[in-house]
Amino acid sequence: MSEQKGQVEPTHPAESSLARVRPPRYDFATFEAKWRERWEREKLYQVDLYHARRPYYNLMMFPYPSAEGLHVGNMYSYVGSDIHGRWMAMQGYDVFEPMGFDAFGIHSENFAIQRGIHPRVLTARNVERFREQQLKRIGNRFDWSHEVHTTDPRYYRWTQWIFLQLFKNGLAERKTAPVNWCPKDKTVLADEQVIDGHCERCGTLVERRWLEQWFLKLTRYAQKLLDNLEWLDWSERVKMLQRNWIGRSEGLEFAIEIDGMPDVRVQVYTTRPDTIFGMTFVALAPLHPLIPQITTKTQLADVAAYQQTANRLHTGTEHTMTGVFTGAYALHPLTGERIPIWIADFVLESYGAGAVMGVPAHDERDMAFVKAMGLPVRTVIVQPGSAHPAEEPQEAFVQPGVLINSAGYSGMTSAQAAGALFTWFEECGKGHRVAKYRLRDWLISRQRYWGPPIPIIYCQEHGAVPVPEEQLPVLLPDVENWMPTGTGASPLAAIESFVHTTCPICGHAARRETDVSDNFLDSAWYFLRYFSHDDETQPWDPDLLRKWLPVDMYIGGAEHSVLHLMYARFLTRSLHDLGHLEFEEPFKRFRANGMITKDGAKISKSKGNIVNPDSYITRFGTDVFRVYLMFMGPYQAGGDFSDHGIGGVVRFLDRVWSLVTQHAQNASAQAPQGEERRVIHRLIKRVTEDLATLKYNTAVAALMGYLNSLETRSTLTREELRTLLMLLAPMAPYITEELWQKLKHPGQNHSIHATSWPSFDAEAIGAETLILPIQINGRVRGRIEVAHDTPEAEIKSQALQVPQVQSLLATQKVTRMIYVPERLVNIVTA
RNA sequence: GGGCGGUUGCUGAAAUUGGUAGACAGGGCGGACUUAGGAUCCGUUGGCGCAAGCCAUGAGAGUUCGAGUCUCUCACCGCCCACCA
Repeated sequence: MSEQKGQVEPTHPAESSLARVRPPRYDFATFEAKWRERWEREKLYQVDLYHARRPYYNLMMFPYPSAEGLHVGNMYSYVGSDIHGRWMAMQGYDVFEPMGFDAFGIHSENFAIQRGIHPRVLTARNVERFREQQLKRIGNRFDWSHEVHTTDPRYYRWTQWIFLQLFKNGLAERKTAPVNWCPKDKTVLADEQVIDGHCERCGTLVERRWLEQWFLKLTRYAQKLLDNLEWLDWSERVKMLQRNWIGRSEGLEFAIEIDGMPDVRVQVYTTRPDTIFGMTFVALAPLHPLIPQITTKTQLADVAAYQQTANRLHTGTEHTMTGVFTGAYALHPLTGERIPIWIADFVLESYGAGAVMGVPAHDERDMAFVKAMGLPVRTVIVQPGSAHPAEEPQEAFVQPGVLINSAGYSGMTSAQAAGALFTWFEECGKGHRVAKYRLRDWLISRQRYWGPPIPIIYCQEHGAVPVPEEQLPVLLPDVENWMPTGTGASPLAAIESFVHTTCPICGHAARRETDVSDNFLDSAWYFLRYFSHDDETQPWDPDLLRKWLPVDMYIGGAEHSVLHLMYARFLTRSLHDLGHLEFEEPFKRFRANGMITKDGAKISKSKGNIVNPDSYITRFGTDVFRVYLMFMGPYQAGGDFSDHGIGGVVRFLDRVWSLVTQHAQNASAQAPQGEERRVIHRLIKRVTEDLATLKYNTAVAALMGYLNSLETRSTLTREELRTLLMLLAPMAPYITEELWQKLKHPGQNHSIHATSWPSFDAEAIGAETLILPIQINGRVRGRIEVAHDTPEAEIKSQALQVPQVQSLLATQKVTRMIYVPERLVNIVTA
């Protein structure tokens, strides 16, 4: 179809560029395969873990080998991390860059159910594809000799071992608690796996059930996890997410007496003690343990009925206020006034004390509740300066202010009153200042098949008994009946030979725990295992950990900011406190790469927008795709994937190829001089700084600009060509190696990846002349070029000689002249 | 509702951290080469204007000799959390 010239093409062509852009002219397929094989054969990426002199642990998040395959988002993350690793290696570090697979869990199991194939079979298939067809082709310097599999009994034996260490030290406990239950997956979920009241995996509306489950005591570490964020070198936004997730707040917890029940106290928590005189009701969570005790006879039926209906999970969008009166009255701790005690489903049993003082005048939820229930409102805080409250306030005034109607505290500011009340409560022993955390304990029980069995035995006499360590692993039975039973119990519960065992203490018949542990437990310690992946005698080698840990650089997606990263920190810290690890924190530095979206949406199978890197790699080569991904935009920002500009990178590497091959023979052996020398050092500085800060996009841009300048010249020096290749090597490992070999001296026999990163000469850069803009009243009128060390007076007089300035000054008078050193000259006129 | 981040040409984006806004690419337009290559090369490309020039970094104000960058107000967008007392 011949188009009229001048016709505008749509700016967003719907079809992929795959078919429209030509592949590189150089024979990437041959040499990429050649180097891949040679490097594997020569074990280029294997480090001597014991004898490495400058160990550098470059970690990336091992994948969950799904059926959909590795997508561009994964590759983006891995390539950016690998560039960092390659760069550190060129700086002389012994970089360890291992890889493994995280394949237990509901996601794999659900897919297996859908296909009717055993998850073990499917997992093996997916892992094979991930490793051989995908991960080995993205150009990363992976050391495959330390591959880790969480589903391998040699691995999960130690996952179970870790659980036992926590159990023996009181950090794992079985307790009855309201839990999130997914009716479709037929298992409980951690709070973190419930999104907007729905199951993270299958989207089903989650129910609330009261069950006995295994928890790891994450809350015991809330403050420690918070404190260490102070000094960790992590992306600031990830630290912020963790802080919010831990959710520390400080407030007053106090006991309220009940009228006519001298033995009963209700604990209440508030962050606003200054509003205490505005309390007009007390509200308990629907499942609060004191409800049976305090409910009066007349209210029993209503309360029981209410507890039935309120036994649901709130879903963010529902804000209807419901509640029921218990019949009991609390006594106000300061005034002795009788205050009705209600049950309300807006109160969460899992936060604070599970009970709140209701101050409708100064809390939006309390206000909504009294409006629904017809309870009174009492204003006790007003804006400073305003004498009287509105007669019948319709909205809560939630800001701090000045107290009124508050006995001896009236007239104080909120802050003063809070301080005074803290003191009062502490002195009379009725309450105290406490910090509360939003963080909850980590629920790890899963009533599923595809995970490590929790290594516990239940004995009639001895209760929950840990499986002796020498009997680990508790093998996941390889059976045909692995599908969910539909009863809510784990499929393991139906396997008689698994369930029936004997008590390790008394030898009597006993039952095994039939739940498996959460997938996040597997991935919370994998980085400790790479060094001893096949060691059957210990989880890790302390000598190697001393040498290599904590992780020097961890790069991965920000979506793991609160789950994986929090659990890994918790596990590391608790194992440290138990004497198993020498360091408190697992990851010295963490950087979150940006998320890659497709057409504005998160890449996921359910959205059907998975972009697979394989076809791009096949068509354009690994180097082109790596450079293209990094050139798209700032690495830590991510972006929307489109293959729009990939032709630009193809042309770039093609031109690198032809430039180097053309000049390989005749390039001068002399060092570049003058401006050429300055340019090359400026480039080295620029690229070095960009790599250090993960600004890969501008590093590529700088190299493109340099190539443009080299192409305009007829003779080049070897140093210029070599520098170009070295600076490009971390991003495009294959083409730079191939060209390096064409360029090298006879007898020089090492890989470009074993050369040392070029350093820049600050003096060479500093010697440049300055181009100073000349402004008049803020507007640039011209420029002058002066030597670096020209005195200020000389610069000023030169500035006045600029023709544009002269013509303007013909009509105006100079009142002031400002020279900003090395920046500009500014002239201000009357 | 809360927290964090963002908004720059047709598109992805740069901007030495307060100093010539749009580097480097993609796309467009004009041309050359030859001819038919999924090319390549040259020129041009923020807007308005023949020009000198003027106007432009979501909108509006402020600080400053000078603001994309700092301050305030507002409007959108994204992510995370969300009845957390």
